[in-house]
Amino acid sequence: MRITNLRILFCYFYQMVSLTEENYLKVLYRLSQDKQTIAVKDIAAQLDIKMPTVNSMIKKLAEKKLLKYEKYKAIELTEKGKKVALYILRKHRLTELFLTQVMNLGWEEVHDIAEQVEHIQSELFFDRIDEMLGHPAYDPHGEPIPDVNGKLPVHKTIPLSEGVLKNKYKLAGVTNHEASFLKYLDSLGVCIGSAIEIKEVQEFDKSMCVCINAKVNTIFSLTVCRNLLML
Amino acid sequence: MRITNLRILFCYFYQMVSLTEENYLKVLYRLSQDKQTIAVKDIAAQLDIKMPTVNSMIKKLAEKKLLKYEKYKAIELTEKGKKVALYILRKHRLTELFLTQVMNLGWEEVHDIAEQVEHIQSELFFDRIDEMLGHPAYDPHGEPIPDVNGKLPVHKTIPLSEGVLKNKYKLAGVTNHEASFLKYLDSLGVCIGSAIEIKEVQEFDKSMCVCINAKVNTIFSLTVCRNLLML
DNA sequence: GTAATAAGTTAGAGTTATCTAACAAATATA
DNA sequence: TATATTTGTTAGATAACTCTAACTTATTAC
Repeated sequence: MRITNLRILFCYFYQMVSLTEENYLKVLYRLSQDKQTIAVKDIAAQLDIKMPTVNSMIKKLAEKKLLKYEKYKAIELTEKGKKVALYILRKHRLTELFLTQVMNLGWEEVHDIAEQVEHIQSELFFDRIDEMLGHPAYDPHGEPIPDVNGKLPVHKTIPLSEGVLKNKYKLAGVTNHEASFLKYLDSLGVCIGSAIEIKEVQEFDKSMCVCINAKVNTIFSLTVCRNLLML
Repeated sequence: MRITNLRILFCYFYQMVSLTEENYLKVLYRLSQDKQTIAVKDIAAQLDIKMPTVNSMIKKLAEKKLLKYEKYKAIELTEKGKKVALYILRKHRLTELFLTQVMNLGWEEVHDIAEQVEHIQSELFFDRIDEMLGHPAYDPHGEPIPDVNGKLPVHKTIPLSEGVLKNKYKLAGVTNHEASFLKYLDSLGVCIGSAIEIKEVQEFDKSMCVCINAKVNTIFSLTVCRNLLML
């Protein structure tokens, strides 16, 4: 049986995936996006558990056809595994946006709450959130929100660190979600949509002098520039 | 150490209470309100698990000083156990009200979602909900919401079944939260605050002819009357 | 007041998700 | 290429929460 619609997927399979398994799938999906191959070591690091624990869970998920696994070979999510992961991602990102837009929480405060809310099992609840937000395509960090069928909007951003001198960009996302980083951006008045112009680039450390919203001039370190996704 | 403030309670003890334990405490609290003594059998029935399972959990909760337990004797929540139960109850009822008031879901739809949301650990999240709702005292079913210190507003309601002929009452709560019952009330235009006048009481089955909001006349069975709490 | 029934308890086992210790394969390094 | 290091795997143990079967105490009915 080939599953093409996420809704159908849920009716048939969802109750079989435990909260723990959901967390594995989420990490698995993220790793598959970041690197080309998924390593047991990285899963263990992300979930803060030991490798043998991961190993046994991987076998269990393979039995459930959520991923492909062969001893010592790279791990790969199946279509089914990807869909479940994308559904959780959808719930996470919708929640983050809801918390900022409707509940007026700061973008540095929403992650931990969304990590919990994403496991709530209620289509009604998330459909309503989706509706209240007008079927949004991006979360408060600029991350794309999968639609009900698990489709992701593609956006072709570059990190600011790869931006060209004198060019003007618009902030479309951040790749670091730590509260300290987000508060730093807040303090500069930087948010999704902010205009950033590259005024100068220092040769020796690649730090940049930028102009924010055509008003404030400041210096961004290379680390900061790498974490800002621009359009 | 005597705990008087719920906030303090959480800082010190909350992480020690598992989701399963939270569910036991909730049921334990509800049973202590309904009946005078808490029976293992009733806990098992409410949680849909077997009695030996309850027995071992009871021992565990007793060790954590969340309840008092002696073999074959009645179970009793401690102050600490009550406070945790009331905090969960607070989160549940705030959630239900939020779902109806802010998210526009029906009062028959919110219970299952709230059962999940009540376990979310974030003071920020529930404080914000509380604030958005204007620190409400009652949930959409008319149940009182404990305040941040676990204090419950007292309201002296009577079931409609104990109402007096020709008297007019205001609906303050319902004791049955089943979707079918709530939908039935919806279909009659009955909600919290509705005026209900007792026009006639049938001697043989105690059914009542009532007038709703000074408009609609209908017949309420004894079962319905017992589930309507009036002021 | 005793027998029958209901409620509560104990013992032992299963599942899920975790761990440590020991070992095996793959990769990096010299 | 041979060795050292890193990564992955196996085996066996543990904790939380559940179960069934068997037994004990309490309650109800005659």
